Amino acid sequence: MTPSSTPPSIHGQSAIRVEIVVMTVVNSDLKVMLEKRIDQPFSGTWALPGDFVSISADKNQGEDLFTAAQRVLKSATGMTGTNRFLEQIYTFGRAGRDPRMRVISVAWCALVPPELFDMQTDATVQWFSASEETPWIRMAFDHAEILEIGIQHLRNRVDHSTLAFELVPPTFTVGELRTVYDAIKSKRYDPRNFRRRFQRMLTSGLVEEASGKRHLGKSRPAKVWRLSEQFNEKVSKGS
Amino acid sequence: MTPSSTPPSIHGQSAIRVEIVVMTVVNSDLKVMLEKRIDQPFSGTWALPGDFVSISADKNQGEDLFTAAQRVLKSATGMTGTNRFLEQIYTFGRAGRDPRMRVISVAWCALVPPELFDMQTDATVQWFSASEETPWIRMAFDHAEILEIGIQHLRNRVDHSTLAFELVPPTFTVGELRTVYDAIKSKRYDPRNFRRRFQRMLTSGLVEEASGKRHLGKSRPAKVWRLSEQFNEKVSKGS
DNA sequence: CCAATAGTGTCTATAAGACAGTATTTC
DNA sequence: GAAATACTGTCTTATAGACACTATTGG
Repeated sequence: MTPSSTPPSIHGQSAIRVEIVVMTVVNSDLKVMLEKRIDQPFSGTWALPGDFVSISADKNQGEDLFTAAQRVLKSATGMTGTNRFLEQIYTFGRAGRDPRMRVISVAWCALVPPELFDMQTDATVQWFSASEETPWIRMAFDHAEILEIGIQHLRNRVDHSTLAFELVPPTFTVGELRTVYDAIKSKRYDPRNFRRRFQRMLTSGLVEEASGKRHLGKSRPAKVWRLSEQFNEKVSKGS
Repeated sequence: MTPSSTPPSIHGQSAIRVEIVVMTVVNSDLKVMLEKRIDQPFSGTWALPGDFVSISADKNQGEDLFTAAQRVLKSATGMTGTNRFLEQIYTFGRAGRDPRMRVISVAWCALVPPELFDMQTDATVQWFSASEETPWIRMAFDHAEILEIGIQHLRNRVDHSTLAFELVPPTFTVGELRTVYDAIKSKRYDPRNFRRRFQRMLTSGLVEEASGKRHLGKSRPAKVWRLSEQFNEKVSKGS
């Protein structure tokens, strides 16, 4: 091997995209945001939010991948401020995956608060239930595969990170937190066993008691908690 | 968002590379293969094996990322046949990471049998101990970061895959397998506790007894085992 | 006999799953 | 009182770590 010694120009260049699997949890249902394509190819099918990465020939070379992912996420959700959970998951670069030209897509996984679910729904932007509807949607390019890996990434990470707290209000009850776990893992955690798990979050200092109580339905009011200040920081990493 | 509707040409294009973190275990020591750069930039420093991905403007669009990774791996190791462990780990695309031009590097993690360690060592190709020497090597570009993430990937995966069996002979003793785990995790597993873990591999059908015994040093001969046929297949996935 | 590894077994701690029962609210 | 959720607790199982002991080889 001759590392990096060959002039790159003879190898050709490729367009670079970022595609974001934007997810949230509403009513214990994991939702994913998709956009309807209007142009060819795959006109009329659903696609992940995404865009080409700006690349320039001058000295600054264009925008970072992470910056591009943030930009697309803000544009798709209308959110201001930086998102706390935006992680790179995989890069898709098979030849022919875009019929027009060679395209490399760096896929990302993002979580947004459930409030967005109510706001953002029209003819071109729609939220789909990840567990049930997703397999039946006709999707553009290889986005069905990307979506699958994005959901898988979320399921693998939820047990070893604080990402679940991105999907509950700043103060929350044990039941609300469990509901988020239920939705992501697509199973019903036993409320009694989950509470034991929550107890360990408490003794380890991950969560702390908040003031007041909350009662949602027709049942006993529950204590409210919050993520401890020291953990209440951003978790993402760029590239 | 306008999904994929904008003509890509105005966004510019980038060179695409694959970089491989090639690792093996020799004498309970995790080793990584590096190549010495001769050309500028970073002349004289060490770099991961890698190359530009061939991209063409015609209909076939060039080679797949996975194919490129396989090609680089074969070229760097001189191995024939397809490698069983070659997994994509992360994509590095920060602007300015290559001073010459914009380059996106898709990083991969590969395991090769220990025999290669003896063969491949000269002025330009060298194996370094991952646990001790690595922090002290002057590396090209952001390859130190890529290497770090590659080692981390291996450590995370070894407990939930059959990857350790890539680094022992076709038939092996419990001690030989434990030695591989020791090297990858950079800790000493208790031989008695590890044997219990091995027992579970046995009862679950992951490994099975082979004929004969083996004794390496000056001690009691040990039973030999093999990975069960049903698991003895390739594990990698392309993109 | 000594050194070294193979192989068997015990005790403890942690975490997850199944499940019993009481407490407090709305209707 | 009925329904629903909050909260406390028990029993069992799986896994990992610390550690004691015997077995078989080479020197």
